[in-house]
Amino acid sequence: MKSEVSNPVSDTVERDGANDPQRAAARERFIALWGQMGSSWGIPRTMAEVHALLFLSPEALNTDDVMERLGISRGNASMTLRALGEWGIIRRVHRRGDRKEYFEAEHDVIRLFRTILRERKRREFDPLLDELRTCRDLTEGDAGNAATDEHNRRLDDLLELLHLVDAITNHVIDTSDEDILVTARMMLTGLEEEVDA
Amino acid sequence: MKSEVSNPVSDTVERDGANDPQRAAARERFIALWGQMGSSWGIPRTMAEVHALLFLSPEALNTDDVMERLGISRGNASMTLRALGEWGIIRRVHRRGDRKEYFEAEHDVIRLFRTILRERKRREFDPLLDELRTCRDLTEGDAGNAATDEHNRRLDDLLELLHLVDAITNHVIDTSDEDILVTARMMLTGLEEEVDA
DNA sequence: CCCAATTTTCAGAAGTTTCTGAAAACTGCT
DNA sequence: AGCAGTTTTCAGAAACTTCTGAAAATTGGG
Repeated sequence: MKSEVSNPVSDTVERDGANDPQRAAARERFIALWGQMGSSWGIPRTMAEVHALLFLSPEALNTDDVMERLGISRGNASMTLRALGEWGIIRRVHRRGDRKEYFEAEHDVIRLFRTILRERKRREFDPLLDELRTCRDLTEGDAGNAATDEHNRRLDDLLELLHLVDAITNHVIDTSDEDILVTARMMLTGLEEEVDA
Repeated sequence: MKSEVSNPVSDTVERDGANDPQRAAARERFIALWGQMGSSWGIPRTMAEVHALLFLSPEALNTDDVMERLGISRGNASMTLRALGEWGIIRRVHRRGDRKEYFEAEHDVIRLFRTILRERKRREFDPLLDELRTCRDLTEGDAGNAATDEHNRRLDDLLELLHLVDAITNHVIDTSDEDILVTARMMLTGLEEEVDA
């Protein structure tokens, strides 16, 4: 009954019992959108697509589900699911009486946002800041030469800004889920008088 | 006197009269660092490297300078310089009595930051938000089905968060250079009592 | 401890992005 | 208008990233 090469949309409609073709179409569109966005921000398209699929899925999915729905290989699905797990934005869940592993996404978008922020900061921003400090210190002892002073001033300006970004990011990461939205809205309404919706 | 295939560091030392080898080494390191960072955020390595070179250069450079210092082709240099210009983070400058075009980077890091934020938002975030709204509206009429309601709730949560991010980003983009640092520091000090440096 | 189900790994294939270099276009001087 | 200097363009090459698929490892039940 199941065709070898299946149309992802209608196949998907069967799968989770979606008798709503609008929703199936919307899901496919969201997956494509999320994948596109990922790749413009340096995240593999497939990884973002798998995340989108799990984000919208009403139930946890296993590796075969993911392969079938997105038309990707087992190897790719395995590696991508592992990577998403390491990012902390999907969880493995076990179903009793089933040896397969199932996966479900973090559905709280605030947590999702903060987790992504924390991980990218840890992996990319923090090492950059460290190396930049090291780089700045290479010319610490050479003050006096006009060109070197200028060079140092530019790196110092950059470092100062990045330290501020670092502090703000830490603040966002460390603030409780409840407080973070309040802080954000306060920042906007307390200083200007429009929030825009 | 100028070798065909030159060591970037020593060559560079001659070029802008840097009699400071520490500075030349620091510059090479910064260029590599900035290039690496760019590529992990979806910006071509070379584009970030050209930007780093101009950011630290005490004088405006022409296309040949850039080619020579980074060891890239004329075509690549031309396209990359144009792209940086379109981003608004480097300027063309003309020198009288010289037909070549010279380029200099924005050296004010706050402006640099805001320009990058504005451009990335305009090119990547705003279209995403638009399409996401469209995507959400596909299932507007289908309320009632439990699975569809859940699907809609998830997309609404996501949209709500992204609208907030949108508002904050607009705020940062539109606030004057002088006020933005004040706002940022206030956000940190007004709410917690540590800024960390 | 064995077996079948499931997951992981990784070398090579496929796909995508970025770069080159030479030809075409442009620019402003005479 | 003609010309030398300079910049732009873009097809194909090179480099890099991601994906596949089959073999190896792992896992839990009996």
